[in-house]
Amino acid sequence: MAATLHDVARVAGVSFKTVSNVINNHPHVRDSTRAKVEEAIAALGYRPNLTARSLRSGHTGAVTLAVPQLRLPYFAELADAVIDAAAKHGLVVLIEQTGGERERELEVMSSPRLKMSDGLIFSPLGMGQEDAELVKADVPVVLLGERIFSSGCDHITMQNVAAARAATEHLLDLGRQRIAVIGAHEGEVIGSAGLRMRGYREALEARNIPYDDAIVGYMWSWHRANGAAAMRELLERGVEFDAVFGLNDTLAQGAMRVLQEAGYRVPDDLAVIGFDDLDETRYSLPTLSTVDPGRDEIAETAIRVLMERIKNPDGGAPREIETAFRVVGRESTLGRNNSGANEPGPSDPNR
Amino acid sequence: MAATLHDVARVAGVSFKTVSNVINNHPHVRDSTRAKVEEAIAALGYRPNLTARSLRSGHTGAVTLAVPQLRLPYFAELADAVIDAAAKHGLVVLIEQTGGERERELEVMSSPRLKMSDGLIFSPLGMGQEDAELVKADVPVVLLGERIFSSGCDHITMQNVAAARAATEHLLDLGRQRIAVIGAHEGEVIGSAGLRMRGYREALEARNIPYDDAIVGYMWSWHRANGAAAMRELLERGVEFDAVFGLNDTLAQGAMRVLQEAGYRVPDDLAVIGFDDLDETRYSLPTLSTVDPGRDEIAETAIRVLMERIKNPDGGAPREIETAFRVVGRESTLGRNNSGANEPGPSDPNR
DNA sequence: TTGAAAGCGCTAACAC
DNA sequence: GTGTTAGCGCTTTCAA
Repeated sequence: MAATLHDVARVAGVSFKTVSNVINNHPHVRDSTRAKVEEAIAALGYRPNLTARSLRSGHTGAVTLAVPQLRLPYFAELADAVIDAAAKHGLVVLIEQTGGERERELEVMSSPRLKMSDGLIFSPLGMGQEDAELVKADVPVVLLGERIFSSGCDHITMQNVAAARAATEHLLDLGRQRIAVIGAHEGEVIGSAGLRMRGYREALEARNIPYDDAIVGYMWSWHRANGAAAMRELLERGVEFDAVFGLNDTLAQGAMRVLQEAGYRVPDDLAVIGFDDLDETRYSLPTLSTVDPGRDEIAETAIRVLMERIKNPDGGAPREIETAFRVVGRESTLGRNNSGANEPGPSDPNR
Repeated sequence: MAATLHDVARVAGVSFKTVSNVINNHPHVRDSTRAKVEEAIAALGYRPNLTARSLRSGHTGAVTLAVPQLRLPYFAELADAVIDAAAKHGLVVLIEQTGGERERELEVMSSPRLKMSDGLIFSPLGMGQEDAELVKADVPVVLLGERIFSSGCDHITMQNVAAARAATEHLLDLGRQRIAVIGAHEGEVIGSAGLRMRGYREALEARNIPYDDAIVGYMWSWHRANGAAAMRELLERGVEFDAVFGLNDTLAQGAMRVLQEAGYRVPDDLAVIGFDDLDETRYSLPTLSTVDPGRDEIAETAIRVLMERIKNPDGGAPREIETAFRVVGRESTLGRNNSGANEPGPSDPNR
């Protein structure tokens, strides 16, 4: 069995409270005593029992991150960033997968397991605005994404409208006039698709280019295969366009694949831009232009806000925070020579 | 403050032990008592404090998964599978990222945080065979991958040699004779690269095809960019080959990109196969043939073995388990028409 | 500067 | 069937 404070105290010949003081860096410990205790700690290989500490102190040093699925690259990269941000503050991250299903999302918030952590970073997909009041748990919650606003929790979002507008303007600036969209959701107003569509329309309006529903590919779900299918359908309908805005990178890549199979050159015949700045967009052929919606900032902000809220649960009104974005021009809009082909990539260990 | 057992007991008018019995489904509780208690639980919104339960029972219901980085698709998919497998057994998963750095890998095993979980599933990358004796922690460890063998821990691996041999045979069966390799590690014998190279060589030997080091692309790290660079170098050297085996999918995709940029048709001019069966291989152009090394089985086996070891730490000698693999033929070897283009994909929620 | 004692919320002997 | 009691290992008053 592992050594306890008492064992250390016995070996060091002091009371176990003194050992506790040493461990917690209390100021009033004589140096000689401290040395004795540290020697005993080393000798016994003592490690504090975090469970006991948690019970006593009321916090665990862990946060829960709930996402749909890690195999979706966006969430994998988000989780990566959250774990790193948490580690900087000495927190560990417990990950729950909801599959994007409303039931499981609700379950995460009400599960007793949540109390193994001090707070929840919650990225719902199945729940919607109508569930805003159900976003609460026994621990502070920081909400991510565009499914739910005004939930009463702190909320971090991308600037979906402005970023989508900027992506559209990137294409317009390159002289493209007929920009097809892949991934719209019928009738959606908020939500990632709805907001990004609004940005798209704003960009058109600002340049007096009419909106044409005929070059908008609708779908129920941003599944990879749907991007390809929608692109294929637009081609078959014979509508004309000179660029494609995929409402996320995965859709854009699916669309790009279809265009290339059909014999179009990207970007010469058709320019393509995505949204998310997934790692893999740097490695497609051609590399995919996209929008970096500020994922690292989302992660860092989420951790920071959550920690503040944990420390001070009644610390003022819920915050609504939007992160900075950035259009990333690559080969799929700029062509082989003008793109930032040598931009630094993320570090990539050996596997 | 949240309700405790005592609060429930008071409201229900019973002793708090009775409440405990109800919660833990002890058999000897009168139905009427049980009903009263359950009513009180509902009324107070009581949720058991898992921290206290952990302290008392000595286990937490969590396991730690340590991987290099979640933004590497292989590890994202592994983590996804591990979380799902753990959830089936009511366990939650705490994820640590090591960056593939030896120091941080060692730190994960000695960190007191590890004791917030009951066991560790450990996928090292920086540590090597020489560190075999350092693989130990305060909790049971299940080791993953090919960096370290005979560590004294349970160990789950792919059949790297056999799977790589099968991938090579897939190309040979299609009539390819000069198979280039991308991703070899100079002098490595064990480790993913070394073992897969052995499988490659075994396949050649079995057909009396001479091994030719001139068509092997060496690199220090399986970084995405390195696959492309190695491919480019082979092309520039002017050596002849009719197929490429990327020792993982990422390398294969990088190589494929370079081949296409250089004007080769895949698979007509050059067939390409990878290793790992990442989701994204289904969506590249052309779709990438690869080997499914049994990732889901790895995850499920790791959880099962770990649970057994947690329950019974002295339960016999450490196990060495190899998972089943499967060659997945797609367009990059079979061409557009013969490939399993409509194989079912993983589910993919709306984002 | 150090020690004694209480108790975080729960489980598990054991008595009744 | 139900209640009493004693800790799990730690932090935190408070007293010495």
